[in-house]
Amino acid sequence: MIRNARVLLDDFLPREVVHRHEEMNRLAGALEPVVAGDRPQDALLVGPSGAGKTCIARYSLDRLQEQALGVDTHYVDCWQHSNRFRLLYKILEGVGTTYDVHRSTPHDELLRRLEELSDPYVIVLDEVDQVEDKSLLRELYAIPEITMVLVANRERDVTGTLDERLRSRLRSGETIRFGRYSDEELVSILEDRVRWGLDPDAVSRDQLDRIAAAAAGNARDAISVLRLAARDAQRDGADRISDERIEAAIPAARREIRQKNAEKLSPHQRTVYDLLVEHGPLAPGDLYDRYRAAVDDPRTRRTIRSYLTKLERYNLVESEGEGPSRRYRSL
DNA sequence: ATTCCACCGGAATAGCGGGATA
DNA sequence: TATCCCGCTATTCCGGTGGAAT
Repeated sequence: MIRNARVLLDDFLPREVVHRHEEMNRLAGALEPVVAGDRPQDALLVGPSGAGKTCIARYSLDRLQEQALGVDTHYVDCWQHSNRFRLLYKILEGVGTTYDVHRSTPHDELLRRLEELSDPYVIVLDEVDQVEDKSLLRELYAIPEITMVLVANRERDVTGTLDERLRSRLRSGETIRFGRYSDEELVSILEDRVRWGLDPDAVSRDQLDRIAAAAAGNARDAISVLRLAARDAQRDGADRISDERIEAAIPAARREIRQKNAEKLSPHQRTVYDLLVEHGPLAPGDLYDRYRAAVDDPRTRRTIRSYLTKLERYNLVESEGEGPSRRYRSL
């Protein structure tokens, strides 16, 4: 039933981007000058998850790579490389100068290599709001050869933490805002994936409607649901996907992401998370008391606070309220 | 309006572990 | 093998903040 599983994966990049031509053209317009040897504009892509930001950014890099010789491009997911060293390392990977970099290489050396670039280098920094060391962004901006395409959910997550110089530099670039996909658009995206990856009658139009409605404009979620449903059907030897499988896949897709993140937690972090899952919204003090009662060698309050910001980063936990009225709850 | 308290998160610091080097 | 260096995690200290109490 599955003919090409690859097209249902998260990182699959279609040969053509649908429903995002306007955004596509603006980004291409910003980067295009580099083909003629001129200085391209930096860009900022903002919008909700699954709205096509990453897709457009990666697609544009590929196009650029085809059009221009002597232009390096690279995509970096800041989520997985949030500290200074890892991010620099990842960026250097794109120009192939990491052959002799190891942990004892001074950071300055990494930055110096970037400063010595002689060819234009266009980098996409996805989830850029996750970068811990914001001064690194400024240092990267200072390198003339580097053009940055920043990707984030909310504009203020990026601009709010930067200094004024960097902010004005960003404003002079291209800011492209993405909205959620409509249900119609999601369905047509799903139809493409079905055509490329599944047997033609494996899924009905009504079922795609259902998936689109559940995904609330998030293409990544919609595709995940389709992937899970198809995988289950395939495993059981069915030749088409039943409605039940779709319904089961909708919550399962969300659970899957959370589960993956939860597996990355240390035992102490896991305890904190489990306490929130079990006991609903908790005040920080209350949470800490319970935590201390639950483990043998408790970490300090400050450490638990760091855990909680990490849990929020992983979308496992949500906080509301400020100061003393703050409450944490599991998602 | 002012004070108070719990909480937030940055900065400096120490110990640990792993890879590189001599 | 011993040593060094660095990143990582946790700790300590502390200034800032916002809701609640006075």
